[in-house]
Amino acid sequence: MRGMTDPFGSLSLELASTVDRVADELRRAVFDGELESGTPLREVALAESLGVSRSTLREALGVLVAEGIAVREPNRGVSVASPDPESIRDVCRARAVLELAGVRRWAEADESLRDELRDALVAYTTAVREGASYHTLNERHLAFHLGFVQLLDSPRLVAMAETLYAELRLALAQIDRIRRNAHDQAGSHTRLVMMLERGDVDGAATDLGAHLAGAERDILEALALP
Amino acid sequence: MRGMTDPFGSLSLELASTVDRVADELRRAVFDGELESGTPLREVALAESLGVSRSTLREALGVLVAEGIAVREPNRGVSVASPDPESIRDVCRARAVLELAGVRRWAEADESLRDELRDALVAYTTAVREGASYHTLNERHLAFHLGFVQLLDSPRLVAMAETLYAELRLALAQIDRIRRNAHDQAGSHTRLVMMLERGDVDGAATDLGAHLAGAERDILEALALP
DNA sequence: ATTGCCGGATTGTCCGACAATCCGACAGCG
DNA sequence: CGCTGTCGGATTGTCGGACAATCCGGCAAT
Repeated sequence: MRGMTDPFGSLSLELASTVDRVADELRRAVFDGELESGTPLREVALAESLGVSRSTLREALGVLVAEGIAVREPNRGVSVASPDPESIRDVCRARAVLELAGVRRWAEADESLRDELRDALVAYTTAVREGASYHTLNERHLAFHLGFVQLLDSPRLVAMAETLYAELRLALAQIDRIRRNAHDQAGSHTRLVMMLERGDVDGAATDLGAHLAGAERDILEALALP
Repeated sequence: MRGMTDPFGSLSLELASTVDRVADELRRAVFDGELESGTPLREVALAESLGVSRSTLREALGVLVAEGIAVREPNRGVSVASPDPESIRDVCRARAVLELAGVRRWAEADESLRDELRDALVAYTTAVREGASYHTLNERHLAFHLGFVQLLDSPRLVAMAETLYAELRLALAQIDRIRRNAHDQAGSHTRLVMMLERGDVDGAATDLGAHLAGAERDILEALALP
């Protein structure tokens, strides 16, 4: 056993629990806009609609609630969370803390983590250039921002950031009609990374802070329109 | 309806769902050391021991797992999480990010939040002076540290910090025999706040960083002994 | 030493049931 | 008209039982 490299290291298999698959499907439905925010998720209806028992559906709902995608009111069931301005502000404030902390760690971070961020950037910019779908644009954009948090090299902080992004996705799913100026964002993002490569961490931090504040403002505006 | 202050604003009632009570009881048992880390939490046994159905117990276990207090292995059940050095390091790194971000915001934070931090400090120091129980010392100490995160004025970041502290409590529950130099810590903490009052944010940040690094080292050492 | 098989224990999932609670409607009553 | 009490339907919270799938340890067979 000792000293020998595992010959099957590349093998793995993900067995998807039924609960997980149900949660995945619900997430997808929410982020794809099939379920408007505020829609009540009735247990019996959803259960037989998905072909699962009420017990397992309840468990899946618990997952969604824990992720902040849905809210549960005692004795009144769970419904798709409706992002109010207050929570949007909070999510943006929280993500700013995490991402800025990541930026400030650029120099000390592991090279592979920096590379991941660079890769995420090119994935995003190419998606922008090729005029990808709004959905993939959002995903690439969030993946890029997650790259900053990954610089902190802390699985828990990354997981926290992902739950924050889940709430952002929920909010964005409501305003997907508004195609924002993605090209401009791509430009500002490459500029940001270039500042980092040059060693200007403070400049990048203030730049990112401004970008995040702008994103928060955009979301709030778009959300207040209807 | 408009302009009138709610005459019943002070009223509220917390109806404790059975699941919540079960989760609370399990948390208490874990943090009080009644359940050693690694102990498997058998569903049928625990369910009838607590006088609840297996369904509700399962749901409560899901809560514990989501909080990181327990871990679930597919088809093998959930057991009390055993804090390995890697996760300890991660938790400490994550809390450092959050607490340091809070310290850096001392000047801009709301006065009431600063006051809460001051109150938490005196609560802790008096507990130290009066030789309170190890358990309450831990609680006051963590409450003080949480005060830094509260300076960020973000409910989500506070909630994240609390789950991090839950994992810390779990680790501390394993080494409660070792009574650490709480008096010294109280001194360093008051010194830290005094630096903040004086406006020396950078000094307080480096001080807190060192303190957190020391705490991480202490926990890792104490955990490696047995 | 490895493999194959078996039996008990435990989880994952399903089903049906029931009380508690909530909601809307509707009647009663000042 | 506004407020209060009541009723029925719908939904959740919790329960108990059931069963296949999976895991684990031991033991036999190769």
